[in-house]
Formats: sequence, structure tokens, C-alpha cells
Amino acid sequence: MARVSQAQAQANRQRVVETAARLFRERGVQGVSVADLMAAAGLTHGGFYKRFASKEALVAEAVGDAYAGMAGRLHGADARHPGDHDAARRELLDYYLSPAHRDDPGNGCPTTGFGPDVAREGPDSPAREPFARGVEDFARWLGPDDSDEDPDHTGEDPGATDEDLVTLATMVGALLLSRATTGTDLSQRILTAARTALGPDR
Amino acid sequence: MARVSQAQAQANRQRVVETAARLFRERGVQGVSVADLMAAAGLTHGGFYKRFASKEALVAEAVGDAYAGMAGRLHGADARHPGDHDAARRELLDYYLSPAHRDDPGNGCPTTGFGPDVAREGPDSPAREPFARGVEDFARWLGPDDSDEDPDHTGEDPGATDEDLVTLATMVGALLLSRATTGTDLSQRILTAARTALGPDR
DNA sequence: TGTACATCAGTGAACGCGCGTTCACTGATGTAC
DNA sequence: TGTACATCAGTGAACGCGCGTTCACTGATGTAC
Repeated sequence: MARVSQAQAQANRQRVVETAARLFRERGVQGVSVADLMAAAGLTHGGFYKRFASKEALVAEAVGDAYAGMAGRLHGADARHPGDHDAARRELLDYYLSPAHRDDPGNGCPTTGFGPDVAREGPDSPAREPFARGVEDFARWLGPDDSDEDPDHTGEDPGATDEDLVTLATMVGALLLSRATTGTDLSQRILTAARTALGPDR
Repeated sequence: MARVSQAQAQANRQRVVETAARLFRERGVQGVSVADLMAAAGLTHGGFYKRFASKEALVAEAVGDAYAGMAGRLHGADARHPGDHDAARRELLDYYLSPAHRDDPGNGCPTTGFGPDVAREGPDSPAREPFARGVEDFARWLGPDDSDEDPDHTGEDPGATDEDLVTLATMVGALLLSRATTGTDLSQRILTAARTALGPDR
């Protein structure tokens, strides 16, 4: 296989980003080589640098892609509970603090999946900006529905409240601890305790 | 420098473990090579396998050593506030959710420092057991002082409560998010919001 | 619409480098007498 | 206490391997006419 159509090339590139978003969350950025990644996307590693400036640049794109997937999940929950954001929030919390989510980091929360890697990157890492934006957006979603507020856009974007940030911290910490203690009694206890503490409503 | 005394050899080994406990928390296990580590401890890398079965075995020891340091910190806080465990807890929270702790992971919380690495290790990794014990011990300390309870040891060890586990999850999540967003307004807001939510007393 | 050719997506070998681990060696330590 | 020698902590070179990245090449795609 040599040259492919522009449409196919674009699809291939997107598949690499999505594969990276999954594998990086599963194994950590350093746990996935460019060759691993390209093979998992059905390509050979040689072409990587035709599409990406560096592995570091791909990490930033993967963070953005992972948060795009998360946003889709959040919108899906809202769509299943029209006009009842609290119900969507409960559904999200049930998933977030479940063994299924604990055991599937590759398709799970980007904040917990990429947080440790981003924390260890340098201050100028290109992954930091999409990460911070994702954190803020996720935290804001955890607060009350704001779609009908400020209809004339006369004020500031409400942003995430302190309470929303603490809720997110509890979710992330519980998921991380649950993953690091998988196989012990503690793992399930942490999930259940956090779910109880955060529900049923804000 | 060739053969050294048995006492010196034991001290050298301990220094390697302590250096590992610090560097692994700073850069992650995969971010520190055996050669890096031994050089940081003032030795050459060749002798590593005389003292440790593998890098993986050292990780487990480093986790234990890091929690030993944490236990020292907790006992120190209790010693500074005799008979007032709540005051010790407040002191610990002030440190835990501070920019100083955020910016010094090498000497900081083992739960946040090793959690992401342990979560990605296999289910039989030797690091999992000391990690889980450290989590439980830390969470229990966050609860009420139990030194005078059950003086005849007739009942069960009280263990960490659900509330203690949720508190720890919030602390860990806030510290991790704060580190991953260092350099943004969000970073300090997360620390402050979590500190307010968790204090002044249980 | 058909032909000629330039473009370039993807391939696969190769680069220098550092990884975890092994091992022959050195020479001070520890011990037997 | 002194001597002879075995032990073994630490050294530094080397092992096979995989890393991120580069590059000459291939041949189907895209385009100019």
C-alpha cells in the first residue's frame, strides 16, 4: 500500500489520534511507542512524522480528542434526560464511579487518564492547554444547567464553581485510587463511598 | 572505590531506596532509569542487581519507603498537637493542599506520587500491596483519633471509614489536578476550594 | 474524456541513543588461625 | 595481636533490544492539458 486518497489520508490521521487517545490513557504516554501506536492504527511507523511534528504534539491532540469524546458522553447523558440536568449528572456519576469505568481507562475519563502524564510534563508542554480547558469544561458541566442563564449574554461566562471543582477532584481521586487498588476490598469501597458522598443531587 | 564495610553497604542500599522514592514520585517510574537513579545516589549502575532483584522490586520498596516518610509526617503533626488530633489534621490539610506540596512531588504524598504508576502496573505487581496498605493507613489517620478506643483490643481494628476514604480521594484528586494545571488560575483555585470543603474539622 | 506526469501517503530500513540487565574484575573488608 | 586469604561491594564495559526520529523509495492519486 502506497499513496492513498486525501480523504483516506485524513481518516488515517484521525485514526492515529483516536488510537493514541485510547492507548495513552491505558498505558501512559511513556508506555506506548510510536511504533506500537502506528501498528495499532494499522499503519507502519515510518509515516508518523509526515502527519505529526513529534510524539509530544500528538499527545496534545490526543488530549483534545479524548475530551471531545467525553463531551459527547456528557451531551448524550443530557439528551437522555431532557430538561433534567440533575438526572444526567446522576447517570454520569453512576458510570464514572463504576467498576466498568475503573477497568476501562482507555475509553474513560481524560482527566484521570492524562492527568498524571500532564502533571509530569514541563510547563510549556502543548498538552497542558487542552487539558486545562477540558478540566474546566468538565467541572462546569457538573454544576447546574446554565443553558438558559444569561440569555442576552450580558455578563461573564459563569464558569466552574468551587463546588464543581471539588466534586471533580473527588471523582478523579476516587477513580485513581480505585484503579491503583484493583483486586482489593478497598477498590470497590472507594467507588461506593464516593458515589454515596456525591449523590443523589448537588 | 571497591568493597566497602557492611554498614556502609547497608547505608548505600537505603540511600538508593530513598533516592528512588523521591525520583519516582517526581518523574514517574518510567521516567527514571536505573543508571539515573544510581548516579543520583552517588553510585554506578553496575552494582544495582547485587542489591535488588529488578527495577520492579525496587519500586515496591520505594513505595514502602515513601509511606514510611508520610507516616513520620503524620506522627510529627500529632506530636505538635498533643491530644488534639483535629488540629494535627488541619495542619496536614494545610500542607497537603498548598502550592509548596504541589510543586514538590518528590517529597510529597506517596498516594498521589505513585498512584498513577501503580494503577498501570499489572495485578501481580509487588508494588500493589504496600500501596494499598499505605492508602488504608493514611485514610484511617484522617479519621478521629483511635488511640484510646478499644483499649482491651477486644474488637476489630476500626479501619478507615467511608468518609475517610472520600476525604482522601478529594485530597488526591485536588493535588493531581492542581499539578496538571500548574501555571493556570485553575491550579490555585482547586487547592483553595478543596481546602475549604474539607475544613476546618471533620 | 483521455493521456502524461508531478505529487505525496505510506513503506521499511536505518540513525544514534538509552534502556534493563549481566558479568569479569578490583581491592578493601572480614575472618580463620 | 598479626598474618594469610577468602569474601564480596562496587566498578565499568558489554549484552540484546526498543526508543524517537530520519530518509530514500514506491506507486497510486491528483492535475494540467
